Amino acid sequence: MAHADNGRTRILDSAAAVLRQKGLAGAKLSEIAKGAGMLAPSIYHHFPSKDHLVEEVMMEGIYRNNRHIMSRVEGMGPGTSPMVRLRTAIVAHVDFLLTGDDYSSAVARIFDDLPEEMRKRVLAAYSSFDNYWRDLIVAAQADGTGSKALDATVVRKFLIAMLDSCSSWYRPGKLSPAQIAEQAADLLLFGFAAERP
Amino acid sequence: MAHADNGRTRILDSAAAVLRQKGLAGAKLSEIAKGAGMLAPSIYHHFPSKDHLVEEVMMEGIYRNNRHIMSRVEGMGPGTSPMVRLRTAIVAHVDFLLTGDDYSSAVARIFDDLPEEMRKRVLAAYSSFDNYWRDLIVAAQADGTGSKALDATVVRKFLIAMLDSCSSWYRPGKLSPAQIAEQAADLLLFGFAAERP
DNA sequence: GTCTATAATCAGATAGAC
DNA sequence: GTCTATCTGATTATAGAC
Repeated sequence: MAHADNGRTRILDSAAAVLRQKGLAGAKLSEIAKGAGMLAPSIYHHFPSKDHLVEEVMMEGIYRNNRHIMSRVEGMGPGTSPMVRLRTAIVAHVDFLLTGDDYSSAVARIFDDLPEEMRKRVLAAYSSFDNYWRDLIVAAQADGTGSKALDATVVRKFLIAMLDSCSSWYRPGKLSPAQIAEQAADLLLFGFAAERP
Repeated sequence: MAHADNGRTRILDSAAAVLRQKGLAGAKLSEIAKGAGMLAPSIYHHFPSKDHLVEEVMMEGIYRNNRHIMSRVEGMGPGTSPMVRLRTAIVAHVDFLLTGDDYSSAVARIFDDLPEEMRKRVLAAYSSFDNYWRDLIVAAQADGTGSKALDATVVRKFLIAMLDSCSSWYRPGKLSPAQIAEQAADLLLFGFAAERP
């Protein structure tokens, strides 16, 4: 929450919000600048190009999501079972997206559209996060509560795609973010559980 | 397979392939034209604008996917249980995406980036398909094999997001498209099943 | 650190020959 | 039905005043 209200931070916040909502090509510098209370050319005093700005939003989004989920999971104590840890991670991820972190939502939205070179760098930063999910899944398979019939990589890809999607279709109404998060965890974890009907 | 090799069809095929791979903004008319063996301005003899071309690709993608899944499910006969029908639909959807239909993959990739007005029209065309999934889910809940604790809309959204994602991360190798499809069905359907461990 | 020009670029679209 | 040449508009980026 160390939110210095300087120009640079305002630009990043605005860029995250616009990227989340409009996608990469749809996010015009003029609109980002407007959200930061300035005009487009002023951005260049803080960032050398649109690409640099976008990349910083991506890195920040990964960092925030990563930190949020890890702190929720690690806060449970060392004795917690893999399945409970996995559930906590799923709920934390959905909750974080839906309660409005623009940075992590922007990552989910535009990652596939990033230019080749940037995507490689962002992917590298993302890999520690990816490994974290993989470890949770593998740990559940190792202790016998997660199905070994399912491929850990496939489970991780499907899981993340499913969770990331919710920021694009969720609208407040019948169900709260917390309820969506619980349904996601139920749908995935009973499916991933080793004991089958 | 009525594949008339006329210019119009070649342009549509090329557009679907490029849109699938590069996204909406990344799909340049020059590249689409190149894939159709012509130069960019020639496209305008067949389509009044890029938007019209893109919209036609979207409509065709929805139609193809729709027809493919429905024919596989309806081919099972009227006595088939809702859960088995749902499994068939899931497998058919993943299989269709991964065995390379550019049109349906293009829909999954660029739908969120479409301009507002076009997205409304495409969504309207998509709704019959959406309803088809919803009916399958609701039928399984009604006969007691699908969990009533889960919201049918949430299940549908998560399910489609999960399935659609695979065309962006799947690479031939360890697992075949058919195996990915089976894993998706297992993960989702055991999670959706009413009887819980 | 932000502004008012303005340049440079690029992609969609048009005109008209063949 | 496709081409070459060109136009238009939008958007990123720069120059230089304040």
